[in-house]
Amino acid sequence: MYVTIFSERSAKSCAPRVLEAPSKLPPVRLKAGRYLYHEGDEVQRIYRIGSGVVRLTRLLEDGRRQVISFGYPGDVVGFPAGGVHHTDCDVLVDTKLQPYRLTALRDGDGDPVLHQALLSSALNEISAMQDHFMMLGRKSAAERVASFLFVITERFGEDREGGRQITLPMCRSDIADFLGLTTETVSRSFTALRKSGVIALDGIQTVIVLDPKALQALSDGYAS
Amino acid sequence: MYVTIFSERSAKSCAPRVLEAPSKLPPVRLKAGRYLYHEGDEVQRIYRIGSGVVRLTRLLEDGRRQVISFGYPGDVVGFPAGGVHHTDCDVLVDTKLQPYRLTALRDGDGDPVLHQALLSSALNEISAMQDHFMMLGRKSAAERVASFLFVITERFGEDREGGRQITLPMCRSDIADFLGLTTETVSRSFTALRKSGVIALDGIQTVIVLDPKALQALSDGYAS
DNA sequence: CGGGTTCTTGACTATCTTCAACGAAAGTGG
DNA sequence: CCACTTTCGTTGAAGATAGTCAAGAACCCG
Repeated sequence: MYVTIFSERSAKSCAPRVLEAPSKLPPVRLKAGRYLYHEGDEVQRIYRIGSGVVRLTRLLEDGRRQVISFGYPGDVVGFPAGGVHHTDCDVLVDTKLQPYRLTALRDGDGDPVLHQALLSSALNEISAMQDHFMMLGRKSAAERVASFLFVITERFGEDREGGRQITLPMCRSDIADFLGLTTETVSRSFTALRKSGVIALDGIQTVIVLDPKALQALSDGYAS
Repeated sequence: MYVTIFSERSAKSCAPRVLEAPSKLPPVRLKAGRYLYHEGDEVQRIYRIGSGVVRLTRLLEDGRRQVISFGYPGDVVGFPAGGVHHTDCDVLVDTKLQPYRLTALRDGDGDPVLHQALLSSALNEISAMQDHFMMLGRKSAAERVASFLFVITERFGEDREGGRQITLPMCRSDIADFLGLTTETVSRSFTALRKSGVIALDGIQTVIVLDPKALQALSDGYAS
């Protein structure tokens, strides 16, 4: 899950991402906190997320961390390069995963539809990551946080009176490491959005977006 | 071409990137300054770069630009998402390209070796982009510039007495937009590297790396 | 050689980080 | 179930890094 605002065109193009193809492998269930794989592990399977949320991270020797993406239902994680995983993947919200053999990505295991679906997921991943570059390289802290909240709201928000509500399964430092910021800066951006009436907070995890248009404008860099 | 320093493991895993599979399509030659495709264009072909250098860019409405990557010989560019290109691609150095049909990515056009090679390129692209996230999200300006020069030197440097020499086909603003910096900051980082004796400059485009170890150390964040 | 672009450098500013303190929430053990 | 401890989140003040603005130097091209 990347959070740059898609253009009309790219949004449309990224639509066919979910696949419900059958598989010979039984689903995997993992509790919050468990790891699906670690960086350097040999790639055995790739996984489509059925329910729950996972987190993909990379570490630098000195402890600096980058959250590569959050995996939400419909996303596919675990694409290999050179036969090994290049991120850690752990579970934020109890998760049900559909595993696929690597051969399914390579040739479909005799199922052309599955093959196409997995390939499309990989290609959409490339496109989404390109969008995320713009965020990390060229957007301000306020724009990044607004983008993050806006995209999650669009994909997973539930209508409430007065706005759309989302539950954030990740902590502030996850958001910070995803957006290339510090927890303090993320926290201050949340506060600024709250004080300007764009969002309301109900506890730490629950965000109600009161003014989606303003949030979108902020995420594109148009100061409200 | 992404410029984060690969770990031992990932470096090894990214080795099999070049492919020399035959194709039914004739090679394409483009002069510097010409566009291979634009954002939004329907994807007709993907291309392996035989010689030359290309540049992939994305734009924000307000003019902010992100250089997504530089395409060097052996790299594959033009991976589609939803049937359209999501970047502009133009030529920095006169280029010879080997085009492939989309069907070659999907099923190999009856050539399993080609199919595997293109798929591997796409997957390696994902891994390389994940590394680049770390750069944009978590590295300082000095580390980014050092990483950039180090990786180009490793891949394309030519031995000279007293160091390894590279020719940069892109201008400072390209480097800046690739690393998420300004041209001034890139220029200052070059100057700092020159004054500390790590590199020498011979004109604007030619860099001689005098102390590769120091450059690598700087790129990993170990102050010299 | 001349004009225009690109690069470099300097001074100043803004943004984000760092450091520190405090409060709230969550986990633990009696 | 409650007190204690620990972690997480927020806020403030100070500081550092990179950006902005501006001018001059180097480079490129005709």
